[in-house]
Amino acid sequence: MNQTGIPDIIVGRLPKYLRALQNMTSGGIVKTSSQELGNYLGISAAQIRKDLSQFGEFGKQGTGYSVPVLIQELQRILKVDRVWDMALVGAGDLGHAIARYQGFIDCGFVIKLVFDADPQKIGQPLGTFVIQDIADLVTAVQASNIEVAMITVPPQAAQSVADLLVKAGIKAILNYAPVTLNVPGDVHVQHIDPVIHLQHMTYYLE
Amino acid sequence: MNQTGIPDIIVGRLPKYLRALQNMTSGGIVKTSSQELGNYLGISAAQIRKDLSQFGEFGKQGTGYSVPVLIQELQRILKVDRVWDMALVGAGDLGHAIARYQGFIDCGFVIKLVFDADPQKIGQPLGTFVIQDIADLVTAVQASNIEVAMITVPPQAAQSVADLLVKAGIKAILNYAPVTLNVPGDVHVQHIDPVIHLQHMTYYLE
DNA sequence: TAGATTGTTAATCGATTAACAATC
DNA sequence: TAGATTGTTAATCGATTAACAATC
Repeated sequence: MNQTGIPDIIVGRLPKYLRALQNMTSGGIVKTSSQELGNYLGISAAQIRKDLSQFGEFGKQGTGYSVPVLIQELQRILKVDRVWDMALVGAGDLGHAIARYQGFIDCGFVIKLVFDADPQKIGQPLGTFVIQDIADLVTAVQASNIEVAMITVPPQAAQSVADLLVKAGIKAILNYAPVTLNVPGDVHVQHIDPVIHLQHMTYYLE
Repeated sequence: MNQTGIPDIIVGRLPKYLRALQNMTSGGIVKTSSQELGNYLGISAAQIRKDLSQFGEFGKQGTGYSVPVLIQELQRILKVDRVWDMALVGAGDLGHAIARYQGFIDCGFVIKLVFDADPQKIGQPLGTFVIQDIADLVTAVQASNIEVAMITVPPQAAQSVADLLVKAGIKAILNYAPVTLNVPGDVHVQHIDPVIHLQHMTYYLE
């Protein structure tokens, strides 16, 4: 799963560095330091330097890092110096919101296919897409060479959708359904569940 | 921030245990073991036992854990044996999807107020809510004694919304905007950003 | 130059795992 | 009882931090 030997916990921080640097760019900042970046992210400067040093030497003693250079390097490392096509499965409220979200493209992602099982929805437009029958998922995804998918179906349907996606050759799944997915070892899964985050915080309240 | 001395990384796993147990209940399972639960979540049995042992002795040697008992204990520990009122700020596509989401209430949360800054949206219905003017946020949130909020506004507006929420006495923020929020130390922030998860996975692809 | 900041090493800190006595 | 599984301890493993020589 981890071909390069870089700890996954470090890989997981790189997208956060990238986002912070892109936010800095929007603010017109072109130079930064591990100190400044760490301050912004609530992470120690030493950790940022150590993380980056796993991949190369991107800074200069005395002056720090060039923001555009570091952005470029991180995009290359994370393989988002290209655009990844994605399939979206589940055209409910959340699926609609995600299909219309404008924030993917500048980060290396674009939705290409949208599926649902509901006959009422199949054939309907969703933004610039036409909702396709989930029965055609395997064929359509295979034909498009898509490797990344998002699941926004009800929890009971999520595992069977995951099975279809795996069959279609998908290698990365972002799962919005509140269930643990069972997939082969070569398929990556990440999970988004607002309730998990809310319950994490309520522990500390009162 | 961590009053009880329990490591935050352990607290963060408890909601996952709770969700897994609730999924088991839906499947009619009433007994489980650290082995089975760990298997389901991809976590070691030893870690689950160690985590739980921080809070008490909830199992029985030889037989494992009662699912409903463990659910109850976790709900108590996470303080979701009650219902937390929430404010939602941002009535765009994502805000709409979240406002309509049915998965909060059984997990200890209910949206009570929805705000937006757009005059076109203020006064409009959103599900069972009426979208309120963000100018009234501080007064309305204070009057309702709400401590938990979700931010689903565009990135440029997120920090100023966070400032308003802090002013209104909010102590926990779930932030969907792709920016780092600056808040006082007694305010908890959790962040949801699909791009971060996608970029984490693309590192391993190809 | 003097000041600042990197990349890296060694030391510290904390989290995970293995193992097992206790006991249901 | 015999088998299974807990709660917990000690050992291992890995991640973070502190410190500093190198150098821009």
